[in-house]
Amino acid sequence: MAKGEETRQFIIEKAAPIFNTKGIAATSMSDIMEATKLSKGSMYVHFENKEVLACAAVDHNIKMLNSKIQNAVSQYKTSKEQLFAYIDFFSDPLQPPVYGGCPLLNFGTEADDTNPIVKEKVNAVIRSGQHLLTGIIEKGIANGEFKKSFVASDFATALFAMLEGGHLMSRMSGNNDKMEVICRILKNLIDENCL
Amino acid sequence: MAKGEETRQFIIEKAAPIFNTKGIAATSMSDIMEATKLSKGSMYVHFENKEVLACAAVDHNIKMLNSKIQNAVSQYKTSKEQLFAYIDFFSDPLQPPVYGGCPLLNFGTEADDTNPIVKEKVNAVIRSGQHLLTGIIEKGIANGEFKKSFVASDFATALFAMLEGGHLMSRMSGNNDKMEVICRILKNLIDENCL
DNA sequence: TACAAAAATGACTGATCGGTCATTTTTTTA
DNA sequence: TAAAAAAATGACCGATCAGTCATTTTTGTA
Repeated sequence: MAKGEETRQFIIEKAAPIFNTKGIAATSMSDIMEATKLSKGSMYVHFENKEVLACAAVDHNIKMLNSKIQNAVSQYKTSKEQLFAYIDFFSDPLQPPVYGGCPLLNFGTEADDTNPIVKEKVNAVIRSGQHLLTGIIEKGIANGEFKKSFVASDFATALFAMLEGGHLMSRMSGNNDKMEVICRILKNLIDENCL
Repeated sequence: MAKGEETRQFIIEKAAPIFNTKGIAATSMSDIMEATKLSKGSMYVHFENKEVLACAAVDHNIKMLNSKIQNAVSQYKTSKEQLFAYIDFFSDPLQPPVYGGCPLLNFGTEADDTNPIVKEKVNAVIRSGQHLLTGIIEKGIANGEFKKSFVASDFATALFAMLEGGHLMSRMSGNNDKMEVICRILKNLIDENCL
């Protein structure tokens, strides 16, 4: 990797958790300068402006999340195990897989009325997540793991929504009680659809 | 109402939707001055600083949400009808009861790592919402509307989480498809617990 | 190793931020 | 209605914002 690209990646990695915790609007270039110990001029060698850097940081946070999910799920073979792994992956919002909490929730709510580009990034990831979950369930139905009455897309929607909502609840309360309830309910629903 | 209090309320009402859409950090006092057509000095007659105004705006958004929920739910007698009314109340995230979308989601995610005061406000509202829902369900069990196996607090948690998660999904996609799925699932779950 | 290209620096700019305050205007009250 | 109190004004302040650029340093290459 050329020096330039190396520095660019370094900046993104340092910037990503800051944007995910403080939000895009509340994060200043000075924050990134301090975290990277780089000068202001150097930042603008690698990024046209703050918006471009913020987008790169959003992408990085999402990429981190996606690759960790993929890794967690792919360790299992059966559809039920994979769904459980997906649930367990999100089960501790106070020690989230990505620093600062779920980037879909963080960037999604901030971008909602203000940043259509970031909003569409979040939307695309939600769609791909739904596709992943639906695929796992449909595979399980074909395998004979799940009942044919298990509606894949419906459950994928419910599962994702509950995990995101539970994430918010537990982050606000500062404990995992609500998230544990939700994970248990989701696993029960899956068990009920097992043959 | 004295002139001072009148103006204070006027500012809050104009500021509330701006804070709820743009976020606290991204909203400037100039934004509020423009919306109210008041001078900067006048703002600071009624609010010590931006943080105090932001908190008042958060409170106002939450109060609006709460009173509208109470109104929607209280129009019905049976527990099932009340739960359905609660669900229907949140069923259209693109035309939300409070301008800018759910203030719990908006302010909660922004405040998470940065503003413990606002975070606790959101947490308190979530708790009171859980209390309301749990009460409705327990009343329904006592009435003989619901099965005794209906776990009130668990369902209250699942319902709230799904609605918040569905809210995010529909706001991101720009259509209500996911929210409709979630409302249907929740109503089915309630029906399954009816006697 | 010499030279060209890329990267890094930090002082600088103009705009905007939150916040202050002397002054004027409006409202309240005696 | 006149005096006192409260509210409203807008110019002003220092700090910080995103972004620029001439200069220096480092890197890659011939």
